[in-house]
Amino acid sequence: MVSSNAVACCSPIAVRPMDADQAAAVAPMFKALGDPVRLRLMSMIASVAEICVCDLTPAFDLSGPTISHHLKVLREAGLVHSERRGTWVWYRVKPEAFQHLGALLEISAAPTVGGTR
Amino acid sequence: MVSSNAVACCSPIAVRPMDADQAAAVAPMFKALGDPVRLRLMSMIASVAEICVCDLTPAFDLSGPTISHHLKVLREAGLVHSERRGTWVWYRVKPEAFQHLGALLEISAAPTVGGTR
DNA sequence: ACCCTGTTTTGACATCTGTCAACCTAGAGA
DNA sequence: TCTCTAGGTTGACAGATGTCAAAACAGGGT
Repeated sequence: MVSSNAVACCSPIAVRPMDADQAAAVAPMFKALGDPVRLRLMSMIASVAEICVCDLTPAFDLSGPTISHHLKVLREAGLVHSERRGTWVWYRVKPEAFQHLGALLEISAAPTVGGTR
Repeated sequence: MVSSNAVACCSPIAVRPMDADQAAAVAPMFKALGDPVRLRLMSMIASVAEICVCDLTPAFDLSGPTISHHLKVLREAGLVHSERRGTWVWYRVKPEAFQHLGALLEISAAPTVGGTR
């Protein structure tokens, strides 16, 4: 997973079309960010070094289990890491995953649109 | 939608948590990229200046209507633009949208994660 | 040992999503 | 006008997803 950094930096989405395997590997990350609740959770987690679930839950009009479910989706997508310390559970972003996604997107703005054909 | 560029450049996901409205506006774009077929379609479109549906469809083991459906999702998410010219329909990425998403993600890798705690 | 609080898991349910077959629409050409 | 081809739309259906209530699990404190 760490070595995927190299892939991200050299074959972004816009330089060469992704094959089915690449797409299948990356899509779940985008999918995880494709829900407004999870996107907000993600940004709350990313905006600090780490954050307790007890600080995340009250920000939403949703039940605890629902928040827990969304956090699990983010976890399983490899976007965040969780760690229990005593009573509370703390969440932190996994920067590699973020970098990976960012690298896929940022380049695609560069090539000229009207140029080729 | 064009002015959202300014938002993206100055308040990325990691600097300040997104509010519910922002998240609701951006999530559909990530959601659109959250399917392997659409992600591949997107990268095929992004890898050239523009591309005909007739060149996209044969790359998948899927029916025409299904490809058409996925293209519609990408279109409605504001990620691509389509234009009919004679018999064929041509697709092109909307770079603003891509830039927007890229800006949200790329910054979050910058702040040190181990630094604060 | 017991209870209390924070978090996750399980089960259930309504809604959304991906897919196809069948049909419809838009242009090009005869 | 008629026909052919490229794409899109509609309807239907299986499977995935978001949500909650209820139960289970993990630690801390009494």
